[in-house]
Amino acid sequence: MAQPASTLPLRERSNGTHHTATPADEKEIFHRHIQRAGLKRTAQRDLILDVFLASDDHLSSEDLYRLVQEKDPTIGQTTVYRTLKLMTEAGIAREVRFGDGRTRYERNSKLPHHHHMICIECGHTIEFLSSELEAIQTEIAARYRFEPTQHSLRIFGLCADCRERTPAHRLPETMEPRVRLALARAQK
Amino acid sequence: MAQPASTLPLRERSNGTHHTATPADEKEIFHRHIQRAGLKRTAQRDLILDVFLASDDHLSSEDLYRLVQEKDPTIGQTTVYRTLKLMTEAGIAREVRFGDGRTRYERNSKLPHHHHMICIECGHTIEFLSSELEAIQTEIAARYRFEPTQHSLRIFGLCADCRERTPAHRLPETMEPRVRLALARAQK
DNA sequence: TTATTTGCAAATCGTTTGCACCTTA
DNA sequence: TAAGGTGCAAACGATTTGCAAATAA
Repeated sequence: MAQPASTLPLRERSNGTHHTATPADEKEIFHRHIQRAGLKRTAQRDLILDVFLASDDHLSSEDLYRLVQEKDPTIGQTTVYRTLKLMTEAGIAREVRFGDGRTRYERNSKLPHHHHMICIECGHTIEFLSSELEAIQTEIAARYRFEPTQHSLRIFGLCADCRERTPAHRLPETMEPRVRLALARAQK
Repeated sequence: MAQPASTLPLRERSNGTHHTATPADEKEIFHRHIQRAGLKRTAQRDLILDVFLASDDHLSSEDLYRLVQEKDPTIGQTTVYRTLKLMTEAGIAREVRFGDGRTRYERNSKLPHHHHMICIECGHTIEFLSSELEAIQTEIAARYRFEPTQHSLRIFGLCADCRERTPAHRLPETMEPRVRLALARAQK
């Protein structure tokens, strides 16, 4: 439905603050990581890294692959997958899942720790910060002697635009099986 | 910073029953849904439903399939998948994803709206409620004129038991690619 | 009767792996 | 040169779908 594979989700900022690290910083981190791990720097990795850092989206492996191919059509999907893993491992990328089946990646240095609102109609995502949320997490974890390593809050729903434009009966297929399937049946 | 005062009723899963609806209620909801949608009640669906309601876990389709097979080995995987969808659609089941690749289902009536802490070592999950969290969600959504339909907070980390028992260098493979991969490399 | 359901096998989809060949350190 | 990296194709694992036979309404 409203989920063209090649349409990259838009990104909105809730906060003036963006990247705390520049692409140059991140490149250095990546290369340091590669070296420390006894791996090798290659033209492919450099290119994939550059393209990744140049984007501000939540890129799926395929999104990135497409972008990379524009610059070098000989690079394979597999290498993109592997490099994405490597970047995650180096700490400059972070995996996010919006429930559309594919894993997406975003720059890890972007915001201290943000969360997402995901429009189930158009796929638009809004990022936001909440210090209260962080506090709640800390408190709850402490109560259970749980040692949190990461957390993720996702709010699904309709963005402002889709709210106006989408009649209540034309609901998405991405996120709300309950409503969606019931409606599909009802209409049939 | 100020301690969040009212992170109210926290409960750990497997601590007794806190279902607001009884299995009987849920069965009725399911059958009503089936009827309303012009579908048919079958022995398979009844059995799958029973087994699902009898469990208090986060069951994957395969988990449920296994349990169902004990009672009737002729039932196929596909039917379980389809029935799980149906139960979600009817509103008595809810999908949850803990990042292990498979979709899990839990009874929807269980708690008003709870969240999960997921141990990345042993997979143990702790459920909790937070009225503050609900408030934060409402407030943030309003700020963006976003209409939330559902939200999910997941806190990944080590549970109390695994914290004691797990040396820092034996990290899980489920959830923390960054740490895990780096370590795997370091050890090699 | 007749639409729906079932179970099987085959098909998908995103992602990973085996392998022979190429590259970096 | 040796340890790694690359791209392709095949393999994967969870989930879905096509289909002919079975069944509820």
